[in-house]
Amino acid sequence: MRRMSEEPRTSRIQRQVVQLILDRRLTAGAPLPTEAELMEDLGVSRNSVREALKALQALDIVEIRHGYGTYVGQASLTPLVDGLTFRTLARHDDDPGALAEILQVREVLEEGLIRRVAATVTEAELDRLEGVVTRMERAGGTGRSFPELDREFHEILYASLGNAQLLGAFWTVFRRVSGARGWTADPSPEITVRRHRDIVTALRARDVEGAQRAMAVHFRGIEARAAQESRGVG
Amino acid sequence: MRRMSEEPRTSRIQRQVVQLILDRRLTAGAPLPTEAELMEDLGVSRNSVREALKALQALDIVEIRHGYGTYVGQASLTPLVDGLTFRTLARHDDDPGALAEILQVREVLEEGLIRRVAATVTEAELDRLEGVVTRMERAGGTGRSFPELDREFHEILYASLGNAQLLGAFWTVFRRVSGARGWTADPSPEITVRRHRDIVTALRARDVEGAQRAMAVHFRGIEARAAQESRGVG
DNA sequence: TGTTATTTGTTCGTATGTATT
DNA sequence: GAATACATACGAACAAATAAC
Repeated sequence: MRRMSEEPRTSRIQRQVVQLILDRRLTAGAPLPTEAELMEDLGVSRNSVREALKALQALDIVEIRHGYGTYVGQASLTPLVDGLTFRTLARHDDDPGALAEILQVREVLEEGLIRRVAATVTEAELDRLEGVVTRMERAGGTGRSFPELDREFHEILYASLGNAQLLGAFWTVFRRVSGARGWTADPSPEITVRRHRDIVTALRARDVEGAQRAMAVHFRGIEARAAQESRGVG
Repeated sequence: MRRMSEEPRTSRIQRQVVQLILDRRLTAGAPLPTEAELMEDLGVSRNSVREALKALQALDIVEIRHGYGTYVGQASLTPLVDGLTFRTLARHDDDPGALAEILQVREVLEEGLIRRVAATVTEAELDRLEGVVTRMERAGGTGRSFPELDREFHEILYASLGNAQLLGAFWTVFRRVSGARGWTADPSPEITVRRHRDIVTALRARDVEGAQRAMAVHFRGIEARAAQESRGVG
């Protein structure tokens, strides 16, 4: 008699490789056994090993370098960004709710976290934020580097909390989806600059409520723009 | 002369399959071309097709059914859970900050979203929440189904906002990591039941501030427990 | 500089397991 | 049960990239 529905070989190999990383306490960048070694150690063919490694590479759990070797990956949030972007895009254009959900998460996260930031932000960080706003002002009409500066602002803001990467991931998803639909989130450069400056001003005054309110206002602007676009009003 | 650093074949195939799904507006569960068809259409070998499909399967963008066919995946948040769990676990046990970050995100999200829930929650939903709390009370000491009930509570709470899946993902990551380190987040069954009942009571009274405060108190308890455990105090 | 060894990338052929009809 | 269509898995070979000598 034969067992039915055994675990697929590729899945098993995936688990074994992950367990190997955890057991040996390997950190990002550490070398992994070569494909040939994994074949021998796990008693499977090269194709099975490769399929498992490809799957883990997609999750950024391993990193494969052609002609060099396989290494522990950075476990970055790239798969999260790719997955959420596809998920949002695949819900079709007639569903504006999908994009609104991403924005809602960003909004709630940033409005909540800025209260903690206000309590711990240093003068040096405030100066860096001020610098970004100034560069925004200079960039002005040339929309080229504007989104990058916006991202930089939000990254500096939450760097001290350790959650900056996660915030950045949601930022990227929102931008990619809106970009794929042919529009950008900024209402107008002048207003966007002003909103960001208001946030820095409130933070400098250690005004927790004011900072949260300024962030809320900033997001109201983005929301309005998104609602406008999703109605097909170019 | 030869072009240097062309895009790896597997990556190209991945993009092409994703584009195919988007272009044809295929939804979850729709059948994809068979491996043989993809080989022909894209002009590559079976192994390359399989490696690309395995990578997309890891992202839940496609679903492969042995002996049956390949289908568009659910684009669920499973990869997010796997990735974040590995990411948190791989930062080693001596770094309590990694787990604290996950908890911080949950806390900020739930405390922010419950304000919106309070404004829109229906009587029927409140009754369902009440029912979960009652079942918690009955489960009492038997810690068996307790975590499941907790999860169910939080899922019902945010179901109307459409972000329940994302919240559930963070819930699962937190639980898996704490589980892998041999402890559970509940301070004591009685207190946990009480905290949840307080939330329902505040919601029923349409008390936005009270609901947020009750949620905050709930998370303070979890935080305290996590801090205790990460110090090695069993 | 160029040569060589190592490692991953890609392909083919073949056999086997699985689900549907 | 049989036939068919499909995914799963193995082995061998050659191509391409990288590092080190």
